[in-house]
Amino acid sequence: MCFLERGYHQTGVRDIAARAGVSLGNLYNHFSGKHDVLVKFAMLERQEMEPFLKILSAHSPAPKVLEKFIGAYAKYLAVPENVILTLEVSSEAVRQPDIAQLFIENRAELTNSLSTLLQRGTDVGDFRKLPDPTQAAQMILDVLEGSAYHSVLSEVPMRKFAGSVKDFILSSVLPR
Amino acid sequence: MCFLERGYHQTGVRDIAARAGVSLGNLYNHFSGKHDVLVKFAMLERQEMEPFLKILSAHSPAPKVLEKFIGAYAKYLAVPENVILTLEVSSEAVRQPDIAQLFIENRAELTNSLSTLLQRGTDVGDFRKLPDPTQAAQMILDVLEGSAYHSVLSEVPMRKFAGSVKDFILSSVLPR
DNA sequence: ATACTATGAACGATCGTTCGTTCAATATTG
DNA sequence: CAATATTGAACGAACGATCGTTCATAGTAT
Repeated sequence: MCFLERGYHQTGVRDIAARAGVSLGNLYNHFSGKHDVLVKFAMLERQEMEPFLKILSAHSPAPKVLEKFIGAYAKYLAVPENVILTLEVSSEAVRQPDIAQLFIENRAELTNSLSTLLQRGTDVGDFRKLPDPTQAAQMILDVLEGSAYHSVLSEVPMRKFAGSVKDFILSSVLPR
Repeated sequence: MCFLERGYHQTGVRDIAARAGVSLGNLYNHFSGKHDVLVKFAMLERQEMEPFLKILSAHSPAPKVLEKFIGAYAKYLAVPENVILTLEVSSEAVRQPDIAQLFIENRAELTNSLSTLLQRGTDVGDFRKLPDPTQAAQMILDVLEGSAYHSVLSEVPMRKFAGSVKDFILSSVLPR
C-alpha cells in the first residue's frame, strides 16, 4: 500500500488505484471515496491485533504472559510498515472523528486485555498495586510504540531496543 | 498557526500567508517555499525545550528533579496545540530526512539531559541500575507524549493522567 | 533615482470525483 | 437450445477546484 511510502495526503487516488491493480473509475465502485479507503484500512488494523489478544488471554502466570506479549508486539513493531501505518492513522485521527473512534476502539481492545492481565497479576501479588491499570496498559503500549517509532526514525533495528524496553516495562509493574 | 487546525498537507500556502498577515507573494520573500516554513517551525520547537533542560540540570536530588520535570513537561503537553504540532512534525519526519534530523536533534538535547540525570541518580543509589539510561530517557518521554496524545484524542484533560504517569515512570526507575 | 519590500494575478500540475461508455456474464425470452 | 435483454463491474477522459510557485507591477523609504 502506498500510504506507507508517501503518506495519506501525498497519495493520489490514481496511485491507490494503480497500486491496487484497478482502474481509477472502478475504485469508486468499491470505495465511496479516498477517505473511505483509509477507514477500511484502519479497520484492517483491528484484525492484526487478534494474535496479541490471544496471547494476553493466556492463563499462564501474569509476568510470563506480559513478557511474551512484549516480545510479540515488539516483533510486530519491528516491521517499519506497521509503525508507519499506525502513525499515519494516528495523525489523521486527530482531525477526523470517525478515524479517531476507530483508532480508539482498536486500542481499547488491546488496553482492556492488557489491563485485565495487569489486574490479575496484582491480585496474586505478581505485580504491584497500580493506581490505574488501564492507564498503565496504555503507557506500556506507548513505550513499545514510541520505541518502534524511534527505531524507524533513527534506522536502528527495533531488536536493539527490545532489552531495555522489556526491562523498563517490567520494572514499572513488578512489585518493589 | 494553521498547521494545527488542518495539518501540514491540508494547509495551503495561501492559508499560511493569510494567517501570518502577509501576502502570498511576500511569503516567498521570507521562506524559500512551503517546506521551509515547516523546517523553521520545527526549529522553533527547539527553543520551547529550553525550560525543561534547565529543570533537568538542577542539582537537587535526582528523584526530585525527575518529578519536577515530569510535572512541567506534562503541563506543556496539556496544551493540545503542542501535542498536535509534535505529532505533525513526527509524521513528516518519517518521510523527510531533513525534518527527521531536526526532530532527532531536538529530541537528543532532551534525552541527553534526562539520561544524565538518570545516571546521576543511579550513581548515588536514588535510581536503580538502568541497562541503558538513554533508552530509558526516550521511553520516559514516550510515556509522557503518548499519554498527551491519548488525552487529545479522547478529550480527557491531561491532568487526569498526571498521577498514573508519574507513578508509572517513577516505578520504572526507582530502586526495587 | 535607487533599492527594497509587498502584492495578487497567472501558470502548469495535480487533486478528488463524476460520468458516459464498454463488455462479459447472467437472466429472460421464444 | 438459440436469441435477446439486463445487469453491474471496469474503464479512463474530463471537470472544477486547489495546489505550490513565479513574476510583472506598485508602493515606500532613503
